[in-house]
Amino acid sequence: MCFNQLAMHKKSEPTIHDIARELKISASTVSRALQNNPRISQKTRDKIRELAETMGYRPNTLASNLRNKKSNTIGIVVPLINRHFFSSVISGVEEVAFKAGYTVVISQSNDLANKEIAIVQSMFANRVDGLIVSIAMQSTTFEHLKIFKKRNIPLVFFDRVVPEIETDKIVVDDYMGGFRVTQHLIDQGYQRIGHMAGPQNLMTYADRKNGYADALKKNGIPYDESLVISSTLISESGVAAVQQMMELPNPPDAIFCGNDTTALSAMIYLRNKGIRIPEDMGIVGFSNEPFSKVVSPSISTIAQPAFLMGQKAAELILHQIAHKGKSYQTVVLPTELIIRESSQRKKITEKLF
Amino acid sequence: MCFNQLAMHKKSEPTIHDIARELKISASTVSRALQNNPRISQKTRDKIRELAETMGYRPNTLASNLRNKKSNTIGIVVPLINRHFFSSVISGVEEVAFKAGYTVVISQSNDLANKEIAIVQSMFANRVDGLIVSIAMQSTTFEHLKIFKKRNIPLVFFDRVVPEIETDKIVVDDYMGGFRVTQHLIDQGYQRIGHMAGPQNLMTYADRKNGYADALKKNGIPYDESLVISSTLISESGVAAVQQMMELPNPPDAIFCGNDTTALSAMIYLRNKGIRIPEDMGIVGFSNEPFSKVVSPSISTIAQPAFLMGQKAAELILHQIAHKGKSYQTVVLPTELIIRESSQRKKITEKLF
DNA sequence: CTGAAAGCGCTAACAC
DNA sequence: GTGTTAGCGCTTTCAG
Repeated sequence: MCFNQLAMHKKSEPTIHDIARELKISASTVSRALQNNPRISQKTRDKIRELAETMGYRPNTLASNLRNKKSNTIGIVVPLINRHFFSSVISGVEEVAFKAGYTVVISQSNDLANKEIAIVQSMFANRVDGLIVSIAMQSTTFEHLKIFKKRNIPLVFFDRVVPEIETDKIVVDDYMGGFRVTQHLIDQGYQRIGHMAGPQNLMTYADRKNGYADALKKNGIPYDESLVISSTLISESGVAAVQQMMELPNPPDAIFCGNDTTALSAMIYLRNKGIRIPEDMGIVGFSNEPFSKVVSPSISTIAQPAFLMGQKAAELILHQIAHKGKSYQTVVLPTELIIRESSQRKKITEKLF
Repeated sequence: MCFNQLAMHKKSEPTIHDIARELKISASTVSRALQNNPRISQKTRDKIRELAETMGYRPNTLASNLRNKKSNTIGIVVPLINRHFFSSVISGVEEVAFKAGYTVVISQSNDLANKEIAIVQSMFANRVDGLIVSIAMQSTTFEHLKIFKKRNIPLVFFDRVVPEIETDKIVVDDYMGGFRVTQHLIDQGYQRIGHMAGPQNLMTYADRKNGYADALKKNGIPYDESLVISSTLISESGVAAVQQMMELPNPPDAIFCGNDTTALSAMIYLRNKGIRIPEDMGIVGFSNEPFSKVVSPSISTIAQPAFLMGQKAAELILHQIAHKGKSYQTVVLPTELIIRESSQRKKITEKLF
């Protein structure tokens, strides 16, 4: 029993009190010294730091956070960690946050509304100093996020935002992306352009479609309902959509796909059917997934600055934390049209090595 | 001033004391009720829950954690979040951890020793209940990790492990991976097989090379130093290595590349030189990156069960947390050889759609 | 320049 | 079944 206690005692972390006792000074002095408070003489500061070092002292952030009512933590909620776009954003957030002394906690919603709610509540209970969110495809109600606003806790949306919540948002210019893809296809001489759209409850996908529609209009091409198919944009939906389009009495000669995944699956399907790309059919994707550059034919696409987006999101949240302001901005990051083989009937420009 | 204070007060979070005061009971009763402690009568429990709800009460995990000396947080340190293998592992960890009521905090070392040290210390200060780590390429000293062992804080290594630290480890069978790749190339009739190796201070890469060497030996093929080039395995090193190999008086007719990235860059380089794959040169990668399946020719590779690895790592750390045991295991997950076009001189089997 | 004391919000012996 | 009390480890007035 006594043995055990001795052992326990030996193992438990040293605190500022332990080092205070050792030095026969008060805990507050130790606390101040460790924070390099100039009110403590250099001599005592050195003495304290040295002993802290040899005792293997580590400040207990938990206690400090409780006292300061600040967790030094920022939460990030994404649909899927394991997706290049999102992991890049996370990477960007982490970089900026770490430099500012913040810890990043992550969770994934798996695009499920219920999990998103659970996560967000857990983040709230954990007293994150700010939350960065890209909402789940499935989410239609946002009470769980509104409480952050109510409690005045910094909140930033990226990519998939909630229009009805007034806060900082950071998106890419999906509309212009869609517009430029379509214009590009028209410029390349394609006449009948289909679109695989994403879920239209999400702004990003709706904007891409609007860009597409407006580009058609601007060029005097009628918008044809039968050429626009909405789905969740997984591989299989790409195949299904292209199948459906090809069965039309008047099939398309180009398709603007809502993402690179469907662009690829459509392309493979078409290739197996003996349809040549880009000669018989132009294909453009969206997102610039790593694979789109290296497949054959390489896929034209829209690049989104994911890492930058993460950095910006982190900066915005840090700003909100620092200023608790009432004025919010929506940052629109530019997209870049990357023209590759899949939509270019003329000569290829990009060279890999 | 007074106004401000009033406002502050209004905004500050309700605590169990607020609930207690309102109900004219004690804080401990509230605490117990909220934990569904059966010692509290159902009636009071209901009353308390109800008021908590209407007051918008959220438990302050920080305070609870401090009191319980437990953060309910597990840390994960990876070289780069933004890499398919690692983000898949994280995804697996997150899934298991979340179900068990744990929060996951992540950081990336960018393969830099110094950042890794800083991160790990910060995780320690944040009192993570356990740490899951894949060490940075650059790391050569491990004192920052040993302190977790010293303080008896659960620690699990995955993929890139530290042999000298005794704890749970979870790796893929890199040796067998290397062996089977090489055997496969030999079976396909390749005679002179080169190897782009990774940094040999990392077990994973050393094992891959050993598997390669042993497969050669088993087949009576002499090991040729000039055919083995070590690098950090980024795209550029792939190009450099293949260049160097092709300048040899007796160049290889197949290359086992340390990862898919170098396999791809080598392939593109060779293709530009007019060398046909797999006819003139067989190529195999490692890791089964998403792109390796969809490039042309598709790349034969070794699949590592990343998501599973993350799940296992989380399970191991939860086990350590629960049992603080002294016996550790090294879990070796099987790898799978995926034969695709780049190494198969005969007929292709895998079909995409 | 240093110390004493109070308290962040929650929990858990220990009482009754 | 419920209340009292004493902290978890740190910060920060306020005193001196």
